[in-house]
Amino acid sequence: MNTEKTLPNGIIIDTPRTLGEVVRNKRKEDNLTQVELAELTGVGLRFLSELENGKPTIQLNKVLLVLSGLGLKIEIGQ
Amino acid sequence: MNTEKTLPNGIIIDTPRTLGEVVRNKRKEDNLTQVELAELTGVGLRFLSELENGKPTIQLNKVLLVLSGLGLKIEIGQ
DNA sequence: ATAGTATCTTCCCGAAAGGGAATATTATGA
DNA sequence: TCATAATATTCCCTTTCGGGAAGATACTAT
Repeated sequence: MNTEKTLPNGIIIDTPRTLGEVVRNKRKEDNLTQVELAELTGVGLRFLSELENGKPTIQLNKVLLVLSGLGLKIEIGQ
Repeated sequence: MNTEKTLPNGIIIDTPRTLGEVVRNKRKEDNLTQVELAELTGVGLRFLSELENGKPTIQLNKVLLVLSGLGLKIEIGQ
C-alpha cells in the first residue's frame, strides 16, 4: 500500500489496488462488513469485493458511491 | 468542522461530471485535442469524449490512464 | 453571413468486461 | 472440530470499449 501523504489525511491513488486498500482499511475502521457497506452504498457485494481487491476495470460511479458512503473525499490536483 | 471546499491545489470530485470538467479544462490548458490526448494515454476517442461529458459508468483504470497522462494526481482523504 | 476548417459527438460492430444473485471458499470462535 | 460469519468466485445476461466513419458544432477569416 502507498502510505505517502502529501496533505494531512490524503493518500495518493496511483493504482486500483491502492484504492482498494484505502476502502478496505476505512471500512474496517468503521467496523462494517462488506455486506453492510454494500447495502449502505447501493452497490453489490461482488462489486465491493472486487473493488477492495484492486480490480482495474470497475465503474467510476460505483466507486464514488462507496467513497461517499465511507465519508471519504476524492480530490484531483497537480 | 471544515468549511473548505477544496484542499490546497485540489478540486473535490463529487460526480462524474465534475471529473469530466477537470479533465477537459486541463486538456485545454495543455493545448491538446481529444485525439492527441487519446493517443497519448492509450484510450479511445469515444471514451475520452464520454469521460469529459460526465458519463458515470466509465472504467476506473482508463480514468487513471487519462489523469496520469495529464500529470494530475488523485488523492483520497476525509 | 457564408464558406471552409477544425474539433467533438454519435453510430455500428465484435470482443471484452461489468453487475447481481447464488454458490463456494476462507476465516473466526466456542 | 464444527458452526457461523465474512469474503471470494461462478453463472448468465447486459453494457462498455475501441476503431472507423458519419454527423454535428465551433471557430476563423473574408
